[in-house]
Amino acid sequence: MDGSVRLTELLDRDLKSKHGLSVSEYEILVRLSEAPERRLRMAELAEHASQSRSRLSHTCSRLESKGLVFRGGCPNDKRGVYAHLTDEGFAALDRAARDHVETVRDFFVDVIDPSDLAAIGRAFTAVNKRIAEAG
Amino acid sequence: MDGSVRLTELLDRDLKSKHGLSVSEYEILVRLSEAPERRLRMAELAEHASQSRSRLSHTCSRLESKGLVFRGGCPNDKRGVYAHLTDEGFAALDRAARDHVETVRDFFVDVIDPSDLAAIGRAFTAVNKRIAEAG
DNA sequence: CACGATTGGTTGAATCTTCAACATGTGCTC
DNA sequence: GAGCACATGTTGAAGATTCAACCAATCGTG
Repeated sequence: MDGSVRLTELLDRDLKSKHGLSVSEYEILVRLSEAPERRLRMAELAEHASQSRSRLSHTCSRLESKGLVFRGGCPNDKRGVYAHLTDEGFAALDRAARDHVETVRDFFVDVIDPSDLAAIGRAFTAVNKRIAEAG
Repeated sequence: MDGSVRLTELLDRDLKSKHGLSVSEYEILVRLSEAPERRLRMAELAEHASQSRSRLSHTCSRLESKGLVFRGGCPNDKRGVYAHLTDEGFAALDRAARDHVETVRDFFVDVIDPSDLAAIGRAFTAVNKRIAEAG
């Protein structure tokens, strides 16, 4: 637990100092970039990025004011809102990701035995399943 | 990563709803309870709980106003401050810990194969070492 | 179709964290 | 022992997160 806390703090500082993005902002950009047409409904995005809707709403406002994301309505469901990744957002993500994956490799992947990495994957998949079961 | 984020959020909510303690507050109480005479210098406590000094200072103020902790000076080093666990703090920790370990067991330990648990231990020990090396 | 229940999303206030500046004390060196 | 670098802690303001309240649109049922 301690190791995982320190790791995420390190990744967060790294991303923030080099690219001015927090991990949760980065996460949002990643999910949007992977989505078809680079857009997602707010609720889906919240789910994928495991953030509360309120938090996502605030964070998107910040990203929007940085010009990395913009929000537009949804034709089908008039309540709905799509978050779109802008070209500038995609470029920013691209730059950040290069550094980020390298840091992850450096402090996580490369120091762990491959079979232990696989074990971590199995373990947290099980944890996720258990949490989903419980609601 | 996603699993670990969800797990810590679940543990946090659990602790907060049942005992009004955040994980970082809980962590502080645990470290103090384990220390000789149930007291630690602020800097050591910050180290053990992997929090910034500033954050620890604020959090301790909150804990102090709840009566779970109190701060007293240090005879040797007049700059120093000891954080002490009060009896009330110990009692609160005791109550919280019973629930907490059960939740950890329920959502973490019990859903993971023991050899995978061992792998997680090895892996994050290595991560910690790597982070310590880098400073 | 009308009503209540639910879902999608935003907002503002309270809380917590981070960041930079500060005050104080120690230790080292000359 | 004066001056300077460094360590310990605290503070206040700025930034982020949570929480509860809210509005608007959809759904389901009678």
